[in-house]
Amino acid sequence: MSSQGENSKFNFPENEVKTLEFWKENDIYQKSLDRRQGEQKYVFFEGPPTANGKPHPGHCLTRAIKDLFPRYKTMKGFYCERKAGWDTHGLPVEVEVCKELGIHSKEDIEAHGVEPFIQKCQASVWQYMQQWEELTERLGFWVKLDEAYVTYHQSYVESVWWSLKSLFDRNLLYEGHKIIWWWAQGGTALSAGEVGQGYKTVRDPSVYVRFPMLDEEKFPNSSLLVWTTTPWTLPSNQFAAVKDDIEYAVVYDAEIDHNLIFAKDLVETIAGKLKRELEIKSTMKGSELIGQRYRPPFDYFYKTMGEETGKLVDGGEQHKCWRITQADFVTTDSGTGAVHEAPAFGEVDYELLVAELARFEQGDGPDLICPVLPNGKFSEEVPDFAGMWVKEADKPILRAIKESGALYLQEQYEHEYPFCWRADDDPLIQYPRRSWFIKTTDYKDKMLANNQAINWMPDHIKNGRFGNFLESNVDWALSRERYWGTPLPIWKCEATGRYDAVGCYDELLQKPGLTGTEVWESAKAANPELVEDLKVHKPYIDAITYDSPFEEGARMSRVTEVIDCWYDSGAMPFAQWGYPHQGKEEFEAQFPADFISEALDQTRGWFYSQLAISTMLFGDDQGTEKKVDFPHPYKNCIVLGLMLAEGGVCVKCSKRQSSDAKKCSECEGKVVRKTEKMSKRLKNYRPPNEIFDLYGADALRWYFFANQPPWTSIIYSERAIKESIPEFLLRMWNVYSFFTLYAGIDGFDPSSVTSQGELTHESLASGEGFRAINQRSELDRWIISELNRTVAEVTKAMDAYDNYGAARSLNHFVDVLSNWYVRRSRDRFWAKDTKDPSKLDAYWTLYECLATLVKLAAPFVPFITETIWQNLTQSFRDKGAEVPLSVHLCDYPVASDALYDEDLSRRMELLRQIASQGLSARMGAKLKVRQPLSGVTVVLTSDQDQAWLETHAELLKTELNVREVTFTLDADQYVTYQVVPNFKLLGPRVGKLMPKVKKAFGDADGGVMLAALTADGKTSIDVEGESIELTSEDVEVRLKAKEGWAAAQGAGVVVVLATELTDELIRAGNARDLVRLVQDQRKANDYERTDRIELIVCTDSDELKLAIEENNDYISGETLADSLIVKPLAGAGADFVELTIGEHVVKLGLSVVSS
RNA sequence: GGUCGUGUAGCUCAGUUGGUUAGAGCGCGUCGCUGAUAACGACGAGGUCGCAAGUUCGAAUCUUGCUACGACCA
Repeated sequence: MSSQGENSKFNFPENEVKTLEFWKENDIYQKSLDRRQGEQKYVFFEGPPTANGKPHPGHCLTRAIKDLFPRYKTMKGFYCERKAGWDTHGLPVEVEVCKELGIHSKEDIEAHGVEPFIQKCQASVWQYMQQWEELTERLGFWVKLDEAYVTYHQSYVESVWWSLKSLFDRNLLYEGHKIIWWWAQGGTALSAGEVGQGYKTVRDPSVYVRFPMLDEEKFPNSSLLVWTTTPWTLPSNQFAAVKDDIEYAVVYDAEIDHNLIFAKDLVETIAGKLKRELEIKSTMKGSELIGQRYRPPFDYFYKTMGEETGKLVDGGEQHKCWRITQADFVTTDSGTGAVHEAPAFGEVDYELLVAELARFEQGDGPDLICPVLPNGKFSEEVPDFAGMWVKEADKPILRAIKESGALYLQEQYEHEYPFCWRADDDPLIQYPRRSWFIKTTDYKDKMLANNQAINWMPDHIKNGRFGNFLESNVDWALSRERYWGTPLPIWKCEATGRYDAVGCYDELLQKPGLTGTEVWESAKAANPELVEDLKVHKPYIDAITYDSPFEEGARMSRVTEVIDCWYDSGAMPFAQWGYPHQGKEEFEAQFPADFISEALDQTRGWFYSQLAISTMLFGDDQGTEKKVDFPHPYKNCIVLGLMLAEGGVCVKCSKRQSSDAKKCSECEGKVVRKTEKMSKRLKNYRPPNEIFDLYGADALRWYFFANQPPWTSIIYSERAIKESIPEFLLRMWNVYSFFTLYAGIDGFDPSSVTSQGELTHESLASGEGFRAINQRSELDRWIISELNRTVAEVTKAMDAYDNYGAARSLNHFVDVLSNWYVRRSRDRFWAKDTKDPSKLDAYWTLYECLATLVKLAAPFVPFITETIWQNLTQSFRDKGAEVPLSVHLCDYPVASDALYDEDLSRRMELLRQIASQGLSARMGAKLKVRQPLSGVTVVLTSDQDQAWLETHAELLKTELNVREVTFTLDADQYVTYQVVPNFKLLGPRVGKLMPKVKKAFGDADGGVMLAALTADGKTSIDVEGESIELTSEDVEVRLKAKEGWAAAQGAGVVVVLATELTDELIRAGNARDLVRLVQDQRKANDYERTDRIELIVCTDSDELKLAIEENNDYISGETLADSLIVKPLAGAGADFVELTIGEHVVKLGLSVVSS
């Protein structure tokens, strides 16, 4: 152990880099796994990040949390593998590559060539990999990077294929339509993100159209009045929607001699627009309209299909189209309360069609009417407008319905409408595309049941955001008309249109009449560098065709789509092992996960995709071999809050400013702090690697763990990260450094312990000078008790995934260790006799505290705890003794009930409170602590702890610098007693009388009540003639210091100071002042702490001379002066320093006599 | 517009089944300590617990409405 002690200036980041090297050289992570081999598994799933962007601070948070619990569980004895993973497919990768190539559209990609494009995508994925790996390592996230699963790898893709084939074979994978935002001119769909970029304010027609009712008997001379802002969709009308509980009116319009049906609430509005009276003839609920037929404004489809009916699932028949249907989304906010439905051109409309289809028997429901081609022009099905771009057809369509009399009212309407972000004159339209779906709705109830079994943190996610999302489940639109993704493993027969699903590459190769593998083979031959995994990707996989099992002579070829990359990540629990083609054992041992964690944005992403896939594949009713009880695939899930950046904004000009600016850079206005989203563009955060260099990974980790529960939104505050150092890390380090300083001086060596093990309380007992805990001082017993309490608290919190609570316990322990135990034990460490039992007690106690503390804190701050552990155990290793090589190879401490003393904890707390109040009283009386006082009187309300406190008077004397401490219960001269009711107990008893009881207490004499309680154990109080009996339980006694005393009061205690100063006390104060001045000089002269000195004090003050004489031993002892010589001022040497003590002038001369 | 969440000290956050003096850390101010010393201690200022109504003897806590902010969805 270093005899110099540790320099208080400690460079955390530098030390962390050394620790990383130590871990690497000694393979500590692997060793931590090896020692748990065969133990109970704790399963962790890594949610794969996308590596084709730079990591940002939010990723540090997820990675820190993902590290904390596996480290903890490993120390607790579990075997916890941590396999890294990377999400590599998807549109963002394609976009990145397109940017590089300077191209945009799918046509551009086709022109560039799908093959080179895919190859570029594969390479692009790894672009930022090095940065990711560096961050992962530097943060101390222990995860197997070299065994990472990668979603584009062949084995991964084949696992995904296996799962899709399972779904296909169970009729859970089907082809349908999906309404998407379509750029007709470009012939491509836009993602939600792209659509969001292109909104513009436009004026569109807003039209009210009459749909004549067919039931002339019930609705004579009547029309349903519907509203639409897209006249071009009118030829495609299939339904009209109303809401069952809205009230509708039949109004008579005299001008056209016709009845109109629409929402009653809107009659006035529409009459206002028409500028004429409308007479309400009758009203009815929407439910009465449902099922009624009408004639649509155009008859292109109606004339052939108008009378078609289909069989209903519930029995009976119904007309397929042109009926009034129920829809919850109908409102009376605008329009007419009756909505035109063209399912091909609106997502909501399409859902309505799907709901209608479900009412009919399979294949007997309404077909989708879509007379618009992908280029956005009308087809020949509507001859009047064929070839016309739909948006340009609005006007002729309006003319047509005006002529037919269907148009009732027309206005202009201003709203936001999406345009293509690449061609901002091109409006987007909603348009149906064929797409593959997973029938997740069949599993809605199972997913909900599965969800109930998951432990969500925070718990409101379960039935809140996530539960609601599951409740409103719609089938998963799986396919993407893109290039870089897992190819949909479905081959289609060219003759019959029937499908076949393939579960792996080998299975494909077995197909009869297979051709097309040569495309991959020749590509590989031309470029041997080509990654083997690409052969299961486009375009190579698309080249493979085989003989159709459905028709002689026909060929099977793959559908062109790839799949949603969320499916990839959701398949990770089995696909990471290549299951079931390989890795069966691993999968079965590692499913489900005990713990996963990601940020809130994954609710509809990874949290859902995993749950959905797993529920469909591994539930109790599935064809797959592996069946698992709920919950799966994860049991505990911490949903992290989003991380926000800290910025500033000028209150005057509202311009953004940097977070540390005080004044606006432009208008000099005041800058206030404001949290905002992290943004690469605004550069409003410091990159993680700079944080590591400045403050270290421990500081960042501690900030994340200890400043807030992980699910609140977390502000990435550099100031707060920086403050982790003095608040926790440095304080812990200072205690350690104090220990080494004196252990070095005294030659204390813990390696005398013979049963080394993990340096627990039991194993330390064999150490030289180690005494049983009951032989040690109260203070030692107390801190060991606090230590064990902390162990219990931290363990309990961590088992409940409460890192915040655990961190607070740790912080509190470091605080009491530093600010009470070490502070109050200092004189024992300074004792001269190195074999003094009390001194050795102090060493063993502090050593045990430190060794246990670093183990407790190791999962949180793995670097600094490792360093301290290394230093604490160095002497063992020097001897070749067996102690764990790393703190991370230790077992987590286990709390000992025997060592926890609840009474002692409470009493020490009381003692600290008394000390604190004493200091407060000194402050009030302006009596500095260096000035000794003759005594304090401590007034207590009960004798419960008095005897104990009396035995600790010494401690208070030192802390408060007083000669005497007396405790008393009876102190009428100092205090008044106030007795207040215990509301919690009395409330339920007296009920409504409570306010009067409270008043009666206020009027009563507290002293008298207290006297009665002390004498008889009970008293009573009269309220409204009723006598209420009270025991001491029912009241709370408060003390109030009387005026005129230097006193401070707390809840149950008052501390009163004796303030009169005798000359002797003043002289003692002077002596203490002198000691301080000498110590300052020792330090100024750079003396070693153990240097002994000769001290010459020159003064002409008789008072001071007397003070020195009286306190000679004290002064010499404190300043390590072998000789103390007093001289007159005139006798001072030239190098003497002139100072004052009170009004006395002194000159000090110091010189070292021995070291 | 819908769903979910959050509004407590200048800042970041605690606040257990409702109990009458609402806490902590940081920051700020004052004072102190001085052989852990760029550490540390004490004290102080600072709160109508977002607003309003209700339930109750009693509400930061329970209920309802409103409001602001955030996220997701539309």
